[in-house]
Amino acid sequence: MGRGKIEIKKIENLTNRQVTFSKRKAGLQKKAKELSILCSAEVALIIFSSSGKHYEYSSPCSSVEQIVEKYMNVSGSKLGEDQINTLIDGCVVKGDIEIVGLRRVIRHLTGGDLESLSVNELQKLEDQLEIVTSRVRKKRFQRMQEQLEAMTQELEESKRRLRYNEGFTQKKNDLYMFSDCRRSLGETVDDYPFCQLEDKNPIYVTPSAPVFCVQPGQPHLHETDYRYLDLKLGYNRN
Amino acid sequence: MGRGKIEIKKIENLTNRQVTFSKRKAGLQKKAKELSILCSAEVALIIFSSSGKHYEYSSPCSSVEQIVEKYMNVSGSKLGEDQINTLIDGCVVKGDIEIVGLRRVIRHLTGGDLESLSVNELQKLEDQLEIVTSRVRKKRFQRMQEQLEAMTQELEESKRRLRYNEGFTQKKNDLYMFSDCRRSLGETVDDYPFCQLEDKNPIYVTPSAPVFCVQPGQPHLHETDYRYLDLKLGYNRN
DNA sequence: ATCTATTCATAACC
DNA sequence: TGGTTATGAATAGAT
Repeated sequence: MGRGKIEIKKIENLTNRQVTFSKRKAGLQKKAKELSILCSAEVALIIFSSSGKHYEYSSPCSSVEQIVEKYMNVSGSKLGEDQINTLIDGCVVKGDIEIVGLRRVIRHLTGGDLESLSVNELQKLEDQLEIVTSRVRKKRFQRMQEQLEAMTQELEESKRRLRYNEGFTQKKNDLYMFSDCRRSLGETVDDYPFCQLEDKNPIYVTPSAPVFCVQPGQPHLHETDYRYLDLKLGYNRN
Repeated sequence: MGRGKIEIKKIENLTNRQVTFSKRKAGLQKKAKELSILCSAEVALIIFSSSGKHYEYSSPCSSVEQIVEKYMNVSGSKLGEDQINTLIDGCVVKGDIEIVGLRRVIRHLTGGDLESLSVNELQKLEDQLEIVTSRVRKKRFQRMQEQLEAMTQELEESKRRLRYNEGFTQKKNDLYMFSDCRRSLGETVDDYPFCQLEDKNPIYVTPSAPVFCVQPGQPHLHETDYRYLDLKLGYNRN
């Protein structure tokens, strides 16, 4: 139905698929609803899109869970009451956590029905919760640790810059003092020195001689590390 | 669609309803199948007819149970998707557990993706888990307490019985010794004593005199409490 | 079950 | 997304 007949096979075009999914999902839910009303049937419909989102329909007066529960009981494989038993004995471990059981257990918790559990079951549940809690706790500490490290680095970087700036200012002062000294010794010093960072444009304080080059104090730094930059004093011979 | 438009409400005529149920059920299953194929969706469909028979559909490559399980995991608990989304920010508290948060948390746990949580979220999660754990723990202790009390009662009951039995045996021995004493003092003692519990048939050791009645040592016991039963010695005057 | 007039769902297009 | 329309599908009622 539609502007042309389509073959029932996977729609490759993503956009088309999404559009068709939305429309047909709505249609399916509508049909499910109609069936349940017209025929007093209980209908549960669960849909997962290919992107993983889930949708549901259940006939009025019952939840998907209720219908599923009923279905499971009737069809033999019980998910209902025995969930816990299955869980507690089944123990599918994913990582160090018994995921499936935990999930079921929590379903019970949220339902508030601890009543149905025995002492042993309760203890197992408690143990699992402790494991989860500790996992969460670890993750939190780990996350905080990461943040702390990141902040430490930032802080150090900022300190470095600060130190360089201070050092640079100091050196510049030294240069001026040097010129002043020469002047006070009777030399004719008509120019102020300039500073030059290696591989960077010179920072002119005043043009021409004498020349002072800023060079790394240590040779093999990958990045500019202002802590190790040092000012070398010298004369511009030009 | 059909020879006339029909109103979507319960079909009262049983035959019509059954026919319509069959047809629409088939239609629904077909649509479900088409959706799953066209859009690579996972679909589970459970239908109970008004007469209680159940039918199902599940997309190829998965069973209804698998899809249900997945759905349960994702949806977490007893609320529908819409409800979850509605509640997810609203934080509705049920009892002392923050249900929504917990559900969300469980989604994270079961998905194993703690990565996406912030430090604050992790901490909240941890807190909630602690609450749940403590609730479970309390329930376990409570259950144990109950068992303990029950066992204590049983034990006491059994002790009582034991004590009575021992006491009874002792008294009986005393009676025999009493007879033996009389005999050794030259009296003619041709009969052995019998014991009688109040309101019970006498326990004959030998018929006739002397008579020793067992009476409660304390007057107002509601139930027969063997600890307080005592044997009174005396002569049967008959 | 099968048929068919009719209504409905929806594919393609905006 | 959301609306429109031509078309094929689903199905109500009859057989």
